Amino acid sequence: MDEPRWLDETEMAAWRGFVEATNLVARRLERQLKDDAGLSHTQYEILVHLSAAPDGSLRMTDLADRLVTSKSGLTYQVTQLEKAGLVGRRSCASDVRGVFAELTEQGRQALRAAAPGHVAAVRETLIDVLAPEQLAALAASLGAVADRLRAADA
Amino acid sequence: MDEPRWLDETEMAAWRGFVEATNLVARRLERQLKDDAGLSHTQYEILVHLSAAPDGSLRMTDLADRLVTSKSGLTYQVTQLEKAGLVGRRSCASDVRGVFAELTEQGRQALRAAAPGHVAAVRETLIDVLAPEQLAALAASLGAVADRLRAADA
DNA sequence: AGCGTTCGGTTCAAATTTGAACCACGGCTG
DNA sequence: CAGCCGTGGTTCAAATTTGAACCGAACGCT
Repeated sequence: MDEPRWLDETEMAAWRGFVEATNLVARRLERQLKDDAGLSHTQYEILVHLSAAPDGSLRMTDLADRLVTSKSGLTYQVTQLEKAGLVGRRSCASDVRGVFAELTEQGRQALRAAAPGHVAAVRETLIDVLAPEQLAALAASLGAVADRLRAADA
Repeated sequence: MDEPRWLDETEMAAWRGFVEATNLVARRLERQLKDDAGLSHTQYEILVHLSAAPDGSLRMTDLADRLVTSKSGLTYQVTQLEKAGLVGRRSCASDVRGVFAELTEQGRQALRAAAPGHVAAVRETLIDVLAPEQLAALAASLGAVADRLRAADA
């Protein structure tokens, strides 16, 4: 039970900044998407990931991993999107248990419609606030953080 | 309806890194705090902010702003913490409507008990992953992002 | 083939979060 | 001082999120 290594000033600033920026940005984007496109950020991300997949579909578990969300949470959101007609469920041929979530044409359109406003908001809140070098450094740092946590889970 | 300025590779890397790191770190810390101290990150943050205040108490609205959460969300969590005996409510002398949330001695102890493990987890997931210069840059960048969003709200 | 395990998803109940509605009160104007 | 508008907090219903329990199916081994 020895004294832990507390955070020095810079470390604390980095951590507080991370927490604060995280919350503020999340809140801002959540609102923007909801207002302009009627989608939650989670839902938007689901569409983005599916759209990025070669055939517009991904296995539920795979998708849940990429989104960093719980399996049950994904089940819920996919069901919501399914009701809205933006994604569909397709069962897997090689594994009866497997389920693919796939983007519908309507889902693709919804994403196309929502993207410009979302990108603009992302620029406004994060990207355009920073100088190119800062941005590159941020990408490298956060990428490393993410990779490390991904690796730790495995 | 002209073509929006999409994100180039670095910008996209920064954004994806932000989203991914954000979720992974949040998830990791949430679990750590819950497992080791029985507190949610939100609750922990409430204790931290109160502890940082000169007299260990803050007005509800003020606290909600700092935490970047909704007023109703704060009401809920303060009620939970009150049931647990970690914070108390005190009414404001100069403004009958006002309510102060204040740290109890028990709350102070809970925070002291939880802090070491939390700091260790923060180091492990974020701080110690980066070099000092990276950390300084991160603090500056995220600080700027947060400040900008704070200013935008006002 | 038989069997114990792990996997992929869904279901379920419980905890949290959010925004809108609401209730007083504080403060400013006329 | 009455009339109004903005504040500070809480309440309420609805949406989301999470982990644990569960079910059937796939695997690995004997």
